[in-house]
Amino acid sequence: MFLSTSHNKIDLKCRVSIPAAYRFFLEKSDEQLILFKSLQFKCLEGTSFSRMQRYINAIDELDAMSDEAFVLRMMMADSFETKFDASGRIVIPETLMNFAELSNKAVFMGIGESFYIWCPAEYEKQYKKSQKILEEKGPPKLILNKKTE
Amino acid sequence: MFLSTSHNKIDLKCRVSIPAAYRFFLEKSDEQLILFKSLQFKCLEGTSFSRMQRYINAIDELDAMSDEAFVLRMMMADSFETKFDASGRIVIPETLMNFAELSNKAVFMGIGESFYIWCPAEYEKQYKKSQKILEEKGPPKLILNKKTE
DNA sequence: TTGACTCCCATAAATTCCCATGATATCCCT
DNA sequence: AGGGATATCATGGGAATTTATGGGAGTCAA
Repeated sequence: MFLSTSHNKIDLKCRVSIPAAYRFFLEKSDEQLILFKSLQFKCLEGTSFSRMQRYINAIDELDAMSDEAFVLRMMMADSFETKFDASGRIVIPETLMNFAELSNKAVFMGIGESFYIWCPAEYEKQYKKSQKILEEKGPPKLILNKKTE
Repeated sequence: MFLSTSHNKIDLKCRVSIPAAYRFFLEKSDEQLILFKSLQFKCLEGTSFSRMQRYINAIDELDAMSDEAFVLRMMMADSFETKFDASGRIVIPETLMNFAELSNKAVFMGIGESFYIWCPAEYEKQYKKSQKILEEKGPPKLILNKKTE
């Protein structure tokens, strides 16, 4: 499970340390790491190989000629299988660096089954947005209806 | 179950003892402890890993673009899996220390499936508030045998 | 040979582990 | 029931490990 947020540095070789907790999760479940462009945000998304597989399977369930299937296939094509070096770093491919407007700092944001990589400015923006929604709408119903079984 | 209240000290390394009763509950059910920012109050919330997992699963069932899913993902990002050391202490990450305005004292407040960690001042404030409501409105009517549909 | 990429080693800072102690609570024996 | 012995809890501090990060040597392809 990917949880927690951390701010790591990207060096001149586009290397960045994957937070140790994320690494353990991947290693423990013996999974490869997949990186791809987020479909919703200007950030990268990282996930396990097997979860990516589930996306792929989902495409097959769609109408093969639909726009949705088309977009999803494009996303697949832009995804990279990466592995970390001895000290736990990956190299972010140039296309992805550009897409997420990354330069020398990366914010890792764990959201359960996957995680996001943001440039700090964009992260701040999204974080503030979530705070604002929380203020205006209150906590999600899910939280309030805690099943106490 | 997490019950009862206790006041513990936070040391310079941001370590704090988890009340023994809470530890037993977690150990007995062989659960990891998750800490996160409360969505309702200026305090931290602690709960079991499997309970957090339920929230994560719930995200996949929501509309991925919805505000609810967005806020929940932020909550994940602000969650940390922690484990206690040989003497039953955890380390509170810096972001969480700041969020709950904790410095050198923590109030643990068990509320069943989870527990809160307050800074003493905020705890006092909320406690007084609850007493006032109780005075004005009288005790709440509880429905104990709720149908779980 | 040059540039891009991959290993490998070095290090400072942060984190975790380990042992020590005082206080409190629990037990047990008379 | 008293009182001492024993266990448990909360806390402090230092040693050892891990993490994140920088830089260089080796490798491969054009």
